Amino acid sequence: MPERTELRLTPQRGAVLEVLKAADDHPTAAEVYERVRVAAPGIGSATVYRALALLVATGHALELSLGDGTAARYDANTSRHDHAVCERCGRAADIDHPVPDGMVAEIARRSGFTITGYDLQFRGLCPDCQTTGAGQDPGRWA
Amino acid sequence: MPERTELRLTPQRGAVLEVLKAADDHPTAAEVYERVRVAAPGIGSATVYRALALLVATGHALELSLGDGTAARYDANTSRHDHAVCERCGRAADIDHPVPDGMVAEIARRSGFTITGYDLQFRGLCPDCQTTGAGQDPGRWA
DNA sequence: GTGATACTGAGACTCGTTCTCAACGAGCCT
DNA sequence: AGGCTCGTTGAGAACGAGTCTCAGTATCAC
Repeated sequence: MPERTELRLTPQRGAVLEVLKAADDHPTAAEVYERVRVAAPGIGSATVYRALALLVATGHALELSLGDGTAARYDANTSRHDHAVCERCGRAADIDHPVPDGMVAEIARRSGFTITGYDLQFRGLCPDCQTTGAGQDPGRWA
Repeated sequence: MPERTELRLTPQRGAVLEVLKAADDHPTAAEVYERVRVAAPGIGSATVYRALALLVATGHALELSLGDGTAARYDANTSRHDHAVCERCGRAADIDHPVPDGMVAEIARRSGFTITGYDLQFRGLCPDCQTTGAGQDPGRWA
């Protein structure tokens, strides 16, 4: 009873996985595409998107939506972890500090939801960006 | 950079704010646009996007990125709260259960980030979808 | 009224992503 | 070898969400 039809580990898919494993940042699909073209010139962006979707579906990668409307980012670290995202440069740092089980259970009880997972993302300034200060006032209603 | 000038509360912006206040769900910009057109026919989508961005910037609304690649959603409940998102119907329920300050401080210390906020989103099945088991309605929800 | 400027709607545009489609190729039969 | 099936590919069109541009309008201070 094959769960799905057979999948091939093609050179293109292998290259995408290699790029993701080698990345210590959290590249976007476009960045993965750029890097993969070194190892697999001629690869199409559609193939990269397909490979990334496949890696996510098979549990070999995590897809991060950093929630600021920018492109999705990918992470070869598939263990449970969260992220801190810099509001200035967009860099995402890994955070390994899970939400207490008790809190999840309490929220499930109060909301009536069956909780299957969560995404926790911190916003702020990364150490690099803290040194260069700036800010902006959105104004107020007349 | 030029100094910020005064903002006007125009009928269009008022209509957008009213729609948001009246919504008990978490409408997308497109849904807000649809509803606003009842009160303000002829309003353009660009105006709705601009008004929503302004409401978010001035603290009159919250923008939610549900992290699944779908459109951003808006919430007139501006007090600190999180969301539980149903994986089947897409509905988002409000969760009022803040992350402990100590945990935020610990993560700031470990990551080196200056944490200005966070987004916590639970995934799971809402009470309705738990009972109706085999739902596959990707469509709208009231 | 006049001038400055904030705001508007329409639509073109960008961006990230998915879809379509014809061609390719690995594996399996004869 | 030849033929077949079907997963995979690259190119580019298409899509949805959101932003930008621009000319016209509204509102304010004087």
